[in-house]
Amino acid sequence: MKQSARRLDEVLPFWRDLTVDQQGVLQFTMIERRFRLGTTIQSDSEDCPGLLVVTAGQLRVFLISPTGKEITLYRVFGGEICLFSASCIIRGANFDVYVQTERETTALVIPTSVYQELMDQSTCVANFTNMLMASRLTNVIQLMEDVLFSSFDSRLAAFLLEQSAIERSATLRMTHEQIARNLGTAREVVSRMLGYFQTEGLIVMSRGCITITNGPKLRALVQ
Amino acid sequence: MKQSARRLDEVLPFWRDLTVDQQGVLQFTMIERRFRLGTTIQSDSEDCPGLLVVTAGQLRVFLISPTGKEITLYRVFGGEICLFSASCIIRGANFDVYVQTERETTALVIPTSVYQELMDQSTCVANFTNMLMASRLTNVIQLMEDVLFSSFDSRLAAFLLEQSAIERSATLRMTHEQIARNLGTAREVVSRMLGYFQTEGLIVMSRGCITITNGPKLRALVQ
DNA sequence: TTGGTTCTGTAACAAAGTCACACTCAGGGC
DNA sequence: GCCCTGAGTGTGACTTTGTTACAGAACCAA
Repeated sequence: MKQSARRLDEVLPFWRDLTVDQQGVLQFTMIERRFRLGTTIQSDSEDCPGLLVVTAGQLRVFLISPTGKEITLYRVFGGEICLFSASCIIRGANFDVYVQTERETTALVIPTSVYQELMDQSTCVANFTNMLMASRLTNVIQLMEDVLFSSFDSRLAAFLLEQSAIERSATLRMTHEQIARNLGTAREVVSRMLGYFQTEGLIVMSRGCITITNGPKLRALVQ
Repeated sequence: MKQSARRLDEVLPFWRDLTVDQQGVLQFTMIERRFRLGTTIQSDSEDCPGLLVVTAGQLRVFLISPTGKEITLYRVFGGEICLFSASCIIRGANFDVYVQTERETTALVIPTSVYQELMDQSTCVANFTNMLMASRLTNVIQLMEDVLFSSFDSRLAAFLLEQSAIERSATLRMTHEQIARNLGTAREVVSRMLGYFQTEGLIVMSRGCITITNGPKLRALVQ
């Protein structure tokens, strides 16, 4: 499917620096795909589809333990690019990482071989990839600091506030189980802490839904 | 200080792909430095010296919490390259990461500006940096899995065995405090678990020193 | 209504981290 | 030798977080 050059220019910073030939190859090899909410786009077992240029929607990149415990490493929003969905793109790297849609998502898929060739030909593409990697590394290191150096109430408060910012709403439609999967802990632990938060008047809970009633006080818990 | 081209060829995979001019710039701008054991080469507060090409010795890259708790992210050995000592090299990334020598270390220091220029000029340099970043990212993600998904006895056993492999000796000259700093936990926790290990006959402790007496059984604890 | 599924609450326990303090060992100065 | 000091280790009480095992509540579909 041929993509409009203007659209690609908006989402790929290196677009203008490509030759006409390179632009052509990209336009004719990349495919637009839609993913429904909750789809697992890629796990380490499946083979990798390519680099994902997310045009709309939201992805969650996370780890799973052998026992099924999960933790979110970072998210990819519309306009951003998902490297991991193409971990194979970075030669020699293999992350056992899973990617799931958190909203209905559309993405342009660049085949692995095409992107690798571009990286070899263009310093702009290579350095763009570099910058992406650095930013993901920063994310993961930040997460490591949070997990190791922050108490759980602080992490949970931060998560609720972040989620509220993403949804642009004080009311979050999430189960305790889902929160636990994001934070790398157990559902019971989340329920317990949310119970404290509610008795403190920070939130109000109902089935499958949490409302932040005292944002500032919740914010005060962070870090 | 002018470095021998043969030596640089061994340690920098992209050396052969540079132009003569580029090689010349590198040779004349890079500096050899020696660091004594225990030196903190770079913290986020100081300004960054440049990219470190470690020719001999051993570095530890780690995080520190506000309360002084530490965890080792990964190590850099002789023949490897330390990106973080030049976190500034990757534009836009800032990791609050510390680097310390674990042995007497010698390294070639490439100034930030020189390396950035090379990345812009050469796809080989850019893609080499890419590969480095990917491998560090893999390290950190692996660490995240260990921290979140493994029990402490397993992590401690793995650490002792790894350390023993590095030192090529069943006897480790480390204090419990040092082990705790590597694993991101408290000294008491390490002492407690080492106590169990000793009563199980896996190790023998003496002041500042641990000897692995039953490697296979220790290995059985891992993961 | 009934039955099933999902979501939440709770209690008891285990594992790991924190805090406070005491003891031991090694080395230096006398 | 002695004493002093500081680093290294041991230990117990306690807190926080994770685990296990249920029970009850809310929702949905037949």
